[in-house]
Amino acid sequence: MAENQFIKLRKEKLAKIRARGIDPYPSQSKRSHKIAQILVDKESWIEQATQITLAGRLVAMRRQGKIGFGNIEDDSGRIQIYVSQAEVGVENYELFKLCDAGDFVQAEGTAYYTQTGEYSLKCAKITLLGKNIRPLPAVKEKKIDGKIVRYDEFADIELRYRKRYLDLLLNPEHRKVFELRSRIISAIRRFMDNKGYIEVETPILQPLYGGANARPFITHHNTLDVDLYLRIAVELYLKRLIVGGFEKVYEIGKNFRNEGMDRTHNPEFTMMESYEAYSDLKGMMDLVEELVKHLARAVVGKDVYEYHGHQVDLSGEWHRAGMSELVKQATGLDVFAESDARLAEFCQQQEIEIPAGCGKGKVLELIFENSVEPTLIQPTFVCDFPKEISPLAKAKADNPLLAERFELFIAGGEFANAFSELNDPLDQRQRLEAQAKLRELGDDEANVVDEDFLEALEYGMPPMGGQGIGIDRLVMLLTENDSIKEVLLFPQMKPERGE
RNA sequence: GCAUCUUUAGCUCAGCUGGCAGAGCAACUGACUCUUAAUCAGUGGGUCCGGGGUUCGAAUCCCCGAAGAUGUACCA
Repeated sequence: MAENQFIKLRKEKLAKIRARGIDPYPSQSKRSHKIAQILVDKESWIEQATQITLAGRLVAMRRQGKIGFGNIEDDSGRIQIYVSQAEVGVENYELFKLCDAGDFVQAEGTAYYTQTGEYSLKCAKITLLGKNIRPLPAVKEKKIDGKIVRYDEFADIELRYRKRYLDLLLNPEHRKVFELRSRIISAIRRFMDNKGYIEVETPILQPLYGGANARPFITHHNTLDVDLYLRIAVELYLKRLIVGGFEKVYEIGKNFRNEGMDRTHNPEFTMMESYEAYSDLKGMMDLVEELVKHLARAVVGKDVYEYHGHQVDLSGEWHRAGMSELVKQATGLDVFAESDARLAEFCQQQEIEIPAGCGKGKVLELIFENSVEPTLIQPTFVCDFPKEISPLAKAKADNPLLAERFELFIAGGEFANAFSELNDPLDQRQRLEAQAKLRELGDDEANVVDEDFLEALEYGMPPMGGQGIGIDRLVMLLTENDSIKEVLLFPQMKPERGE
């Protein structure tokens, strides 16, 4: 952005400060206390006349002649400072007059109550720690009946996302969302660690991508002169680790999918996947349900959430139902028994497009997405996915058309996906080759055949359960945000057009 | 991708059927020794998202483009 009048004026102030022999960007500061520390036990700080040195950002200035008030803020809290020429001396007071809201300062003094009863730091000296040359948007607050009313809030959604640092600085409730996100993720780690899982890190740059149906981002390694893909899932690498003898592994990390963006999709997003040898689909259901309930109770402290216009209650036993039954209830169609003509007619009515080469399993899924998914408001495990669309899941023993797979739906959206993992190397090969055929037919999201993964399976992989849960959507639910951008510090934005 | 809406000062916004581009806060100058959305007096500040068109005259009407939001499609 072009230099504006404000920056010009602040640079002039910088020059004045330097002319007084003061470094506006000193390398050292010394603070004795954080602000929150001295906000408790106020009387004792005052009685003992403790020498207190605070450091923080000056967020407001009220100068009046030879005295002035300001408010400084660190990440623990905010306090008023009182600066008078009589206390700090003429020279230091001149420096204070050159300070602006937005500067970082160090304030030394003692705690006291002002004439109006405001607990404050009476300064003996002000030190500049970092001069601000671009004014912050002026957000003002007033306490009315104990509630903080904010004026001229920094509220433009686009600006909040593009300049997240200002959003965090000026809108404390948004900072809280990200603090909560951090607590949720560390609680997930503790939860998994306590269950005996080990956390691992697998490659983000992969020579082949797999573990999900999605289009990848492609990049290039110069030295090897090979194209590499940014991972779309961690599944195939975590399974290799189970082959290698680990029994319980999980990874929390970014996946990248080169697809559309909307309020529940960002091109890079955070997933937690876990695999447990000798467990199965049922074990994964219990794990996911226990984890999400635990996060709600232990981190947020409540069971009922307002999400996408619905009241979602995470307590109680979650509903478990088969996909075919749900579709039958909603539409009267028994998809696997229905004639192709009848299905085609129904799909045409519902404006569901059936891609080339797909079987009834795919059709079932399409009808499910259209007719059932939006109605699944309370947490629901949808089980018995068609095998056809589950190339990495074990088939059901009593029905070869279905797979041991579930997805968790809440408020009409997908939250988790899990299988009894396919460990038959020959079956797995056939399934991936079937995917390759779909790919040839034009499905550019079908899986690719990963020979190295298949070879690993041939060495033997124990039966196991695996699951993946979308962390961003989980954080959206638990922080009651309807847009994924509200829970990503730096959501993907189109570049602003220069010139 | 499509549809609708939005875009005006650093921030939040007003600007009617086309007629001199505005307010509050912020900034600047001055006053002020206990303020707290400090107050009082004064001053400066604009690519009205960009480009084109209609018109004597466009922030306003029309067309093209950009970004954002919402919905929809796609995306386990």
